[in-house]
Amino acid sequence: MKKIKKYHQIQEYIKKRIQTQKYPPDSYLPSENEFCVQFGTTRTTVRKALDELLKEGFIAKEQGKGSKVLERGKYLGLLSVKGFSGSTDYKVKTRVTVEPKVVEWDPIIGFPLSEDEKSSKCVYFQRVRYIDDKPVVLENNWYALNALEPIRSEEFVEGSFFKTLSQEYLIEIMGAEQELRSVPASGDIAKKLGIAVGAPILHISIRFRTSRPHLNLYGDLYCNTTEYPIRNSYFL
Amino acid sequence: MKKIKKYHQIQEYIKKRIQTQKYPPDSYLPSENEFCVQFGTTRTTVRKALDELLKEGFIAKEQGKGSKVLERGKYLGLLSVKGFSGSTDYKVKTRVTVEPKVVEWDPIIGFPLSEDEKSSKCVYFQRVRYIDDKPVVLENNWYALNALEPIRSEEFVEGSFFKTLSQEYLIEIMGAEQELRSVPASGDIAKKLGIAVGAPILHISIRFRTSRPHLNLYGDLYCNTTEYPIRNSYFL
DNA sequence: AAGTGGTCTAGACCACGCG
DNA sequence: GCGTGGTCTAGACCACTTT
Repeated sequence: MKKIKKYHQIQEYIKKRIQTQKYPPDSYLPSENEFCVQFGTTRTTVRKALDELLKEGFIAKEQGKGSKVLERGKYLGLLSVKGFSGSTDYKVKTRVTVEPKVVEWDPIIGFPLSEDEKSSKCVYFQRVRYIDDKPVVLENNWYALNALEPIRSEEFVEGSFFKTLSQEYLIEIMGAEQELRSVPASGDIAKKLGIAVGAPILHISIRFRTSRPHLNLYGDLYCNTTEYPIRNSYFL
Repeated sequence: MKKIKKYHQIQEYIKKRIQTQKYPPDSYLPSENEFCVQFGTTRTTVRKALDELLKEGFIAKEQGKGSKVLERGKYLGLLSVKGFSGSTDYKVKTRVTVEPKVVEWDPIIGFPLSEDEKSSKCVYFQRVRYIDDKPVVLENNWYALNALEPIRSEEFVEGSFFKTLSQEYLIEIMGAEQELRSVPASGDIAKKLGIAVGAPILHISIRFRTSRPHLNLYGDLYCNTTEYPIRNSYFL
């Protein structure tokens, strides 16, 4: 028998409505007092729920105005290519170069797999990111088939895999671990990124942790950083 | 006339005692009820103060036991060389190769300087990080002379510049922005890191924001990632 | 002036860790 | 069993934004 925490119920209720766009980005949530009436509780408890959503990056609070729904992911402190998701100075495009398909795990993945994952096949897909019509990042992705079905790229919400996870599956990215290396471009990579063989490129291995138990997303990225460096900021 | 928030006073009081090691790392803080008596307030307020310190990474809470003082910096999600600050699998050493000295700003710094900073000279020093007696990272650092006096490297607390800032000056790192590039090693860098000229190395430009107004720390790092990749994790 | 979120009080009971 | 932190109630007053 598990104790249900009231603030957690409220938190999950609001989170679900944000994920399914019932509270769309940039709109304001109902006021704290309205939630108090709705859930038959006090402001302390409602505020605790909102504080959690604040920490998770779903909302921002504005004194005297209300709690505003954020587009999540923007404020995650993820590594991002300079200019990506920034102002429209750059034309950014993503092309799926290998459709999601079921394959065996690739030993190139830079993290040890769990027993759960090893016992399953995996879904693989590949994308290339363009800035100003030049290929800048080659990105391989994998996840365990027994944790999430294959999703066809035409079904990606606004072309984004992460947005699809959030809005269609209510799965959120909880964190990630990365390893960064500076390496010479192999012939294959060089061709796909349109650079010289042996040119220095940034290799990134990522493991994303998600809110769904046992579901990790693995990434293997190759970035041409000569014109567009990788950016990262983090604040307390 | 500014309103003084009680929880903020308590927060700063405890923070100062942690920074000056009156509450040393790994020890437990006085209980919430003891703080209530000490400051003549209620648990709600004391808990708010502790929650802030939790978010800033100064303490960890353990239900049923107490609030434990953490060694700050360890849990900041900063980029770190694999093995650095981890278990003692690796022998890690830092050598100051250029003593802190007052110089003009170097145009190599990857961020625009504020007017305040430009109007001042700056303090520069250089360090090399070794793992297993092999040089792995070459690190240049700058900060504005009008924001902080030069600190001689013999005075570094436990050889660490950041620990010195925290314990001697009560200055904390609040966040950072980075730009990462994969570049070929120049002759100078190659020699200092003991690698071939033109070998791919990871170049990182950093701006650290601190709790002291107008004080930023700038970094320009060159990392040989062939044996020891750079690691980074972040969690919500 | 009305409504919002921010701070604070003075309690209560619960869940966890340890002796 | 006792002390710790975790959750929750039912209020109050303040600071900020908008009408």
